[in-house]
Amino acid sequence: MIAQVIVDVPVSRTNRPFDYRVPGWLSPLIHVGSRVVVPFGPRKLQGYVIGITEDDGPEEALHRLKDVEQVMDDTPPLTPELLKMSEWMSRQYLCPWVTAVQAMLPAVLKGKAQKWLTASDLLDEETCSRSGLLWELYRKRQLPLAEVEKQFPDEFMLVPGWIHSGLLSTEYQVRDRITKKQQSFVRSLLTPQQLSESLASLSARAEQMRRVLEVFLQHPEQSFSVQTMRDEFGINRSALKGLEAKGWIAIEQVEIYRDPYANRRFQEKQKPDFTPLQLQALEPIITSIKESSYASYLLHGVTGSGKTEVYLEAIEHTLMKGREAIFLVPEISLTPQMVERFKARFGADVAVLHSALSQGERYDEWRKIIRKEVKVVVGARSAIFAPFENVGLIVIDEEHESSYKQEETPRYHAREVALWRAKENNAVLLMGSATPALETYALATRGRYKLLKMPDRVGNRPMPQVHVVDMREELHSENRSMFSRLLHEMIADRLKKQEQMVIFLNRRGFSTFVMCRSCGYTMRCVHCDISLTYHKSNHTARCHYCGYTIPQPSHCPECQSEHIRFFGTGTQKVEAELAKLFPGIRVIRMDVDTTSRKGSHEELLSKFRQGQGDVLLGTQMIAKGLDFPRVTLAGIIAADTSLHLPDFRAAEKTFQLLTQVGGRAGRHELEGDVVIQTYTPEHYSIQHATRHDYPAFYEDEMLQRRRTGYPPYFRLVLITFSHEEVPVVVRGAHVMGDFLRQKVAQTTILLGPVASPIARVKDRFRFQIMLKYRDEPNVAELLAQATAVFEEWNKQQKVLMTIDVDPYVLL
DNA sequence: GCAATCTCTCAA
DNA sequence: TGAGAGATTGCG
Repeated sequence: MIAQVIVDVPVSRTNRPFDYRVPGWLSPLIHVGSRVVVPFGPRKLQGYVIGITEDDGPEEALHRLKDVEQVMDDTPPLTPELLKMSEWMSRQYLCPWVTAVQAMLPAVLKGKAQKWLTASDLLDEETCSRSGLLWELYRKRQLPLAEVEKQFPDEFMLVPGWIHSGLLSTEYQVRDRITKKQQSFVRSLLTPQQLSESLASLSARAEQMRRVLEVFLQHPEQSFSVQTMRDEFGINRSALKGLEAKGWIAIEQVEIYRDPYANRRFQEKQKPDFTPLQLQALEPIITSIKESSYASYLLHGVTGSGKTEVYLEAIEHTLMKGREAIFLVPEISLTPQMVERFKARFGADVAVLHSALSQGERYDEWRKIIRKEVKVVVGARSAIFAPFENVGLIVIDEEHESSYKQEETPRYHAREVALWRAKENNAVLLMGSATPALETYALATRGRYKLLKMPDRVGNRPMPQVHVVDMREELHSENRSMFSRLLHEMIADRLKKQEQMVIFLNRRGFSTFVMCRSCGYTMRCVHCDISLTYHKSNHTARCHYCGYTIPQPSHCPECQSEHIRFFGTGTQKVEAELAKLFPGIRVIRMDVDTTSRKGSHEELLSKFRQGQGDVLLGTQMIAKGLDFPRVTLAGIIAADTSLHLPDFRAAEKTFQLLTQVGGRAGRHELEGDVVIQTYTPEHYSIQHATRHDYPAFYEDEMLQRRRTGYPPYFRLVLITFSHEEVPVVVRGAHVMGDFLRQKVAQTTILLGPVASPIARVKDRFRFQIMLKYRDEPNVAELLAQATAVFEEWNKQQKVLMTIDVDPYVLL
C-alpha cells in the first residue's frame, strides 16, 4: 500500500504529492484525507493523504520509499469533497495545495514539527550533576530544542559535543494542539431496589449521601455532572467520594463540548406569516431545493424586508429533504441576535463558527459537524468549508460584504467557493443583500443567478425618511460643530420622546494622523511608507502595518513648535461633543477600545436593547444587521469620508454603508428618520442612497466602471512584489511582467510594474503589476506559468511575490 | 522551509 | 589544506 502525501511545506518547490509506504499495522487506519506524520528529508512533518494505491508496483521502487510514521486521527478530517475543493482552490488562487487544505481545518489540527533533545542511557546522575541543562534533561528525558536555547543560552553551544559523545540525541516530533474538555459525571452502579436498601442502611447522620441516593432513585438511569450535583442538589464532593469508595456510584471523566451558549435558553419563536413578497421569493427557491438540482439565486431585498425569514424557511425545507445547510454571515454581523434566531428555530442542530470563539471552542463546533451531530452551520467566511457531505443549501447573507474575501493566502472569496460547492453538490446557492455587489447584480441581470426582488418592508412599513445635510452650508451659517442644526434638533427630539438612535461615524479613509500645524510635518513610520496613527489610550503614535510605536511628542521634531496634534474625528470625540451639547445623554460607544474584551460586544448591545442608552455610537460594526425596535433615528456624521479613497469601489462602498445604516431606523412600529451629513450632497451614490434606489445607483456606477475599465467589465489580478532593495524588486517584477505581456490576449491590459500605492512596508519596497482582462481563456494556467518563470529567476533572489485574484484591497 | 551538501574564498 | 560562508539542492 502506497500513500500519496502532500506535506506541510507551503512553497512551490514542494507543492506536489510524495509517495510513502504504508506499514501493515497502519493500513486499517489510513484513509484518503487522513492527517499523517511522515519523514521528510532529515525532518518529520505533518502531511495529508491525497490518494492511496493498493498496488505497490515493482519491488525496487517500493524499496526506495520511506514509511508513513503515524496516522493522526481515527476518522480523516478531510472529506473527499473538501480534498477536491482544496485542489481546485490551489489552482484557482495560485497557492500551495497544503495551504488551501489548512484553510479548511480548525487551527488546532495544524501540527507543529519541533526538534527535541533526548537524553540517552549514557546520561547518569554522575555526569549530569555537572551542568544545569543535563540535569534538566535527566529529569525530564526530553526538551524542545528551541526551549533549550532560550533557557540555557550558555550551555547551548556545548550541545553538539554532547550529541557527538552519545549523551544526547535529537529527534523530530509532530504534535497538534488538540485538547478535549472533560467533565466529571456521577453514575449510579446500583439497581433501584439496591438503592432503596442502601438508603435504609445509611446512618442517620449521612445526610448528603442520603440525598445523592434519593436523586438517583428519582432519576433512574441518569447521570449527573459533579457540578450539577453541587449546584442543583447541594451535594459536595466529599459525599460523592464516600459513595464511590463504597462502590455504589462511579465518578467518570466524560468528554464534553465547549459550548459558549451552554447556559443560555433560546425561546422558540412563532413562525411569522409570510408577506406576499416573501412567498413569491420562496416559491422558486423551495422548488429548486425539492428538485435537488443546482440553482443560484440573488435575493435583492431592502433593509427590513424580511430576508432572514426567507433564509430560515429555505433551510427548513433543506433539512426536510434530509440535506444539510450552510449559512454564511459577515464576521461583523454574527451577532448573538442572529445566533439566537437559529438556535431557537433549529435547536441543537446548529453549529456556530466565528472568530470570537477560542481555538478549542471552534474545534468542538467543527467536530459536531464532522460527526454529523448537526445539520446547519452558521458562520463567517471559513464556515463555507464545513465538512458536511450532503450540502443542499448555501446561504450567503449580506453577499456584498468584503469580509467574504480572505486577505491572506489562500486569497479566496467565499462566494466563489460557495458557487463551486453548490454546483458540485447539486445544491441551491442563495445570496441576499439590500445592496448587492456590482459583480453579483451584473451576473443576475444576465441570468447567471436568478434575481428575486423584495422591494418593500415587512408590514408595509415605510422606508425611513432620508435627509441630506450639506455641511458646507452649515459652515457658512457659522455652525462649526460636527452636528448639523437638523441632526442636533432631531437628537433633542428623540431624547424628549425617549426613543433611541444610532450615530454612525464613517471612519474609512479617516486616519487619525499626527501633524504639526505650524510647519505641516506629519509623523511617518520609519519602516513603512505611511503615516502613523494616533492612539489615545496610551498616547502613542503607531504604524498599523508593522506595529512601530513611539510616544506622542509634545514638540514638533522639525520646527520645535508645540502645535503638533492628531487629526481626524474619533468616536471618543463625538461622544465628548454629545455630552457637551446634551447634558445627561446616555451614550453607548462601540469601537475597538470598548469591544476588545471577549463578549463585550454582546454586552454593550444588550445594554442598548434594554434601554440603558439613548445613543449607540460607533463605526462599521454598528452598521449591519442590528434590529432594535425603539431606534427611530440614524445619523451619519460624515458620509463622504469613504467617497474619495483611491479605490474603484469607493462609491459602491459608500452607497452600501449609507443604505445599511439608514436601514437601522424605523424597522418596527415607530417611523424612522435618517440624517446624512456630507460635503458632496450632489454625488450620485449619496443621491441614490437617499431615494433607496439601488437600480439607479447600479446604472450610474456601471457607467463609471465601464469607463475606467474595472469590474464587472474587467476582472483583475494584482501581483505584488517586495524586497529590501528597489533594483531587485523592480527586476523581479519585470521578469514576470515581460513574460505576461508576451502571453496575454489582445484585449487584456497589463499595468506596471509600478510602485505600489504604499511603496514600502516593514523596510521592504513594493512593486505591483495589475492585470485587467475580459476574455482570457485560462488565467490560472497563465499565472501558473508566469510564476514558474519568476521562481526560476528568483532562485538567487529573495523577492516575495503574491498573486491576488479578484483583489479587494489594491494597496 | 529546512538542513545537508556543494562550491568558493581566503588565510595559514 | 581546511575552515567558514554562501549558494544550491533535495526532500518520496
